[in-house]
Amino acid sequence: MKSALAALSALAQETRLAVFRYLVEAGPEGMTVGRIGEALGVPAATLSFHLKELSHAGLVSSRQESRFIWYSANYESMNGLIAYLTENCCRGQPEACGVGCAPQTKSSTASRKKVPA
Amino acid sequence: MKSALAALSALAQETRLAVFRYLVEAGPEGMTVGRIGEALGVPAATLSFHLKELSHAGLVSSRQESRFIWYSANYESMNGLIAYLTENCCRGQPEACGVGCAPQTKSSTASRKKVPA
DNA sequence: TCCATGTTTCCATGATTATGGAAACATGGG
DNA sequence: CCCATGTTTCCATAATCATGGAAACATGGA
Repeated sequence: MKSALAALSALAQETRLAVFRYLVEAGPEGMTVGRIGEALGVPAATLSFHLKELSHAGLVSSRQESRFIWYSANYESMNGLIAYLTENCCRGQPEACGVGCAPQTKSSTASRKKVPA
Repeated sequence: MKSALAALSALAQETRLAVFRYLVEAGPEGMTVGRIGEALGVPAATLSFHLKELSHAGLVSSRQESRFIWYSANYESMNGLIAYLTENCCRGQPEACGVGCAPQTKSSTASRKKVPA
């Protein structure tokens, strides 16, 4: 999955992971760029760079409201990532994988390739 | 979480993600380095580099068996990552997050910080 | 329109990461 | 022992990524 890789790449960076966590906590309304930067101690230019990365990976969205831009976490996209990882974790040996309750994706049980001997 | 970041970084790379997926499919016994490289078309030196990354992140383990080295996926560590992401996804607004069945981690409900207004 | 405030783009710099051939190292069979 | 086979380390190179100041751009209030 292409988007899973993109999401992983986006989150695999300390500042971006912190920003995303902050936005998840901020709830669906999200938070303005200024506040995020203030809360996390990230300079504007740097934050803008990371927000663009997150946005490009589809993990956050933004909306303009008067002079401010609000960024918010994209829960569906995070769900997609979790679903992808769950499948990757459990494929073939569900018992070895403690998750035990993968989200009901249509492809959860389909496409079970066998490893060539 | 430090290890979550390490796991994300390790998986956020096309070749490594492919290797991990391959190892998950290979099952608990895992697969030898040679076969992995052969199956995925990755040169030995490159593969060794990536296996070291995955291993360092705790996502795979290795054991020597005669002249071969078998690498296998570390399911618990993947579970840890999924649990971490699930918490990050659902914290505050479980309803917005379709996962609906987070693994029963002790910290699932604890540590719910509030975002400063 | 002019100004204050919020955000992004530009850009130069430094740091990290990926790649793969060649050589070194390890293991076990003969 | 010596050799074949499997794996890793070494190393140089190239590419990508992170950082943050300064300047540009956007928006809305006076």
